[in-house]
Amino acid sequence: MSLDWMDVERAREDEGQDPASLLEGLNEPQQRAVEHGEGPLLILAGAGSGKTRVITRRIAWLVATGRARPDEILAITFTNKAAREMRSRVAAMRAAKGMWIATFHATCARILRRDIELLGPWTRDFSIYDTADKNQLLKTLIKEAGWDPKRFRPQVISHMLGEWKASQFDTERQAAPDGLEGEVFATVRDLYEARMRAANALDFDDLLVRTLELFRAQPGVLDQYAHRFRYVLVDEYQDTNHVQYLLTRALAGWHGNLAVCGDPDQSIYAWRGANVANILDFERDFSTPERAVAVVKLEQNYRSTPGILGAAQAVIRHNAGRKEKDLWTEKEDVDPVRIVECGDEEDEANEIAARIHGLRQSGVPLDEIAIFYRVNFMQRALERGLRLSGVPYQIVGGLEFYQRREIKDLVSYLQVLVNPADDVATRRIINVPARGVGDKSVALLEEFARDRRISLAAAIESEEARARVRGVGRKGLTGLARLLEDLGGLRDGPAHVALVQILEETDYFVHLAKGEDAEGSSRAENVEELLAHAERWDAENPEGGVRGFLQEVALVSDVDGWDPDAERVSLLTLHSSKGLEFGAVFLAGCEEELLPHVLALEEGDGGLEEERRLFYVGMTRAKERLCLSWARTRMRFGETSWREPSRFLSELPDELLETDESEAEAREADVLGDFDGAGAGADLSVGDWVEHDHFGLGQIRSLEGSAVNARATVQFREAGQRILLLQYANLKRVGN
DNA sequence: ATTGTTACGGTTTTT
DNA sequence: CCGTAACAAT
Repeated sequence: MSLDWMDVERAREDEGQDPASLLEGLNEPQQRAVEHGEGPLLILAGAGSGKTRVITRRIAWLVATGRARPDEILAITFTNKAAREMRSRVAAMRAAKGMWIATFHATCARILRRDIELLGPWTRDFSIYDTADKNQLLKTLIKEAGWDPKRFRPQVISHMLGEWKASQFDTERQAAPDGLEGEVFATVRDLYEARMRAANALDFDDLLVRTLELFRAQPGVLDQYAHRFRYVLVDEYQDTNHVQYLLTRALAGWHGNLAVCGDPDQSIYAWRGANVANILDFERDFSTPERAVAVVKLEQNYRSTPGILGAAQAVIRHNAGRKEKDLWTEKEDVDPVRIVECGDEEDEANEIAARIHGLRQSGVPLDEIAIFYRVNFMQRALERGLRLSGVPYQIVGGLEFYQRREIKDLVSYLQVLVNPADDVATRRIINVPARGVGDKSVALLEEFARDRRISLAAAIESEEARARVRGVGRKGLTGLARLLEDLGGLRDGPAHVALVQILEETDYFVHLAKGEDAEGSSRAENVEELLAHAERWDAENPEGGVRGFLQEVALVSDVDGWDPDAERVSLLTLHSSKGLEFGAVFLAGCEEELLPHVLALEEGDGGLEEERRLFYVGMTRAKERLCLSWARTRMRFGETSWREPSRFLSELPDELLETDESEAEAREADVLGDFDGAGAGADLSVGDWVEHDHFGLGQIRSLEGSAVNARATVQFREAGQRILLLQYANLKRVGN
């Protein structure tokens, strides 16, 4: 992130109480967006067009002109990262007090914490289940219903559940499958719903859907919010789904001052239900007879060089049925867009590392460099390459902190304190650290709990239930019951106090030390980190307490582990690159079936176009330099396969490109030298058809090396492409 | 009940 | 290849 620019921005925004100053340095359409008064507003913001700047300035402007108090503004972002960023920018303008700036999920959680009790069995202390919790629960329910979780997979059912929930608010949507699958689904779904109610828990989908239900069942609650939020802003509107659309419409329904912001070309979440039509139809949808939607197009790009921008535009133009945008920039080219062909993933990683060294030499700071990839498994090879060449790096997103076992265990303790009905959390901690309570004991307790219709935690606290358990288990359970009782008083206090107590009373570090392997110490470090988080949370949110901390933990998966200013290269997926920018971007794995991804291709043109948008998003993150790489072979699941360059590469205009061979490749080629036709296979040439004893018939694609190193790349009809050493291959020419 | 072993299956992206 | 989950052994 460019420091110089940010500092200037901050300084200017600091004196931002004067409305006129908030328009300084903005172009004409940007000013129009900031100064828009009442009524619906659509901001079509091309990549790098200063969108975040416009939104934050607009918020400050609304406050500075007295159109709204900060607490009358609701700003919804797509990710927590974006919410954090926006909050800090708005705070820098001293306009943030009482403002709601959050994701849809966090906004809904906040609303439900207040009023969910009007909706039914839940209490304000409800737990939020993440995807893993949900799948785990579904799995046990599938088993309970007498089916095999391998045949009816939890993830599939989970996906169907989401569809089904959304369908209740969308008449056009198919509710559920039929046949045996439908039957299984219906049964498991009912069990799941009942269990979630009993456990006082909500999953991610529930947060949104139950809020809508609440609004529907209690119009008075909706009115409170709709009246309160004089101005509503939604960022990344192209990525909203139908339920989010309904929430937006409801919340902005009273004042009608809804501003949405987005770019149809950057819609990359259709696969999880996002609906681009929301933004495409916004103008028609939100215009009323009295007031038309104001539309502002931001087309000046402040980020990228013309070469990068032009290349990105050329690619996105291959998508059918989009509205052409005239993105333009005043910047000057620094370096052509580069395409690098590599031998394999290792070669690719080394190549990128080498180029990063070069960039560093020419004065590009590491925090201005990023490597993007389509799928997480590519992270490993890249990391190794960077480590070997001594390039410091940090991973953005990725392996989630709160998914780690030791963290989930401790969080579960907190969860049980706050919400004793949460059986999933209780099960997690019942024998952690080991206290002699095995599956059999748990089953006994669960049966007891089911008979009395009480929670598992309540069963643990019942002496009668514990008496049914024999042996060490009983003692362990008594200890646990006492522990929970001791901890009970901490549920209303600060989070870190409760955590410290849990750690002490369970001898948690001793427990970690027992499983001492290579992970042992890093586990302890993670726990320390959790503790530090809790302490910071308590300091920043004196009223937050354990409950607030749990909510934060449930919805913030990525922790702000990422420091945009650290002297490190950033590694991230294309999806998490959205909204960021870097001086130099490496986009690895530009290969068919990877980008575009094979699963997306199976979905047809829609899938392909979304992949193209993803590629476009990645390209447009780059300010000055962009390097697209692909490898001829890549290892996956322990198997090496041959790759083809991505079709997107061929959609780039030649005149903007520079095609490089990877250095490692070049070195290898030097060693091998040209094919000299001496020795075995002297009579072969490229294009010949040959026969191999084992692989059968194939055609020669290339020849290189000499004497014993002479080798051929052959495309076999059955066996695919192979590299063969001619000295051993015994190829027979059969024609050309 | 805990530990160690093997089999298995999965890897698009995130709240 | 990797980590997790079901399984067997003590």
